[in-house]
Amino acid sequence: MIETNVFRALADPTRRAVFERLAGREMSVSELKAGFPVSQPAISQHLAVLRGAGLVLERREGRRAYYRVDPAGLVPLVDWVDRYRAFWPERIEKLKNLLKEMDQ
Amino acid sequence: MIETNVFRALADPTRRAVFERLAGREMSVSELKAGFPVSQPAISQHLAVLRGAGLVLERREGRRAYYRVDPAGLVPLVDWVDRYRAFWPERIEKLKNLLKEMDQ
DNA sequence: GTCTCCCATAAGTATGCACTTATATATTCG
DNA sequence: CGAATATATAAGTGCATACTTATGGGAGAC
Repeated sequence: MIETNVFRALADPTRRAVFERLAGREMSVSELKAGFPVSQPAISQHLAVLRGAGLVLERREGRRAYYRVDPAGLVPLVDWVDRYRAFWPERIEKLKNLLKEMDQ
Repeated sequence: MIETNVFRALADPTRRAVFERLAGREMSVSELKAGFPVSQPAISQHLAVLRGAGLVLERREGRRAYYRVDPAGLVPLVDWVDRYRAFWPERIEKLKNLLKEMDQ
């Protein structure tokens, strides 16, 4: 199951934090490493898992590897969540209002 | 982190399937058990994890235990996803159109 | 060339986890 | 009461996983 890979990849707190950090901007591995209290191999391993789940993309430049979020990677998760949004009309309302504000 | 419990709870395929089954309607443990090729204790353990993550609620009636989805439990996940929806305008468009149809 | 630098991979370890069987705890039924 | 039913918990097991240190390998810097 493809959803399983996405859920599993995001289930680990530090790995999810790596993803969230990359959501801000593209970063190299060493830049990422600076923000976390784990070793460089640990970061590389997390990136490999995120990449395997389709959540991030890699770009090599010289001896550096830059990683960025792949927007398409979250689509399975978004789709799954959307199937269950039907259970909370109040939250759909909230979202509707948000989108109305965006239209103006 | 509360999100971590939700992600972890939904990361396991059979546990996520249990949740999805409960999304249809409230069910007793033995009813749930019938749908899965695992033992009754396994089901009870999955339900305990889902309950710990705030995703399901329990109701005792006699010697039976009925479980149902707790809509509030998915809010952390929905909020997390919504933070990253900003990355895909095309998906937001899709959702916008869906909501417009619901308005009519 | 050699020396750093940046990153990935290998290998090992310890903990977590999803399952099993066995047993405990209630509750209903006869 | 005792027997059957419904569920939870205990205990054990095998495998996944999140980390570590050590090493490999390629691309600038000198």
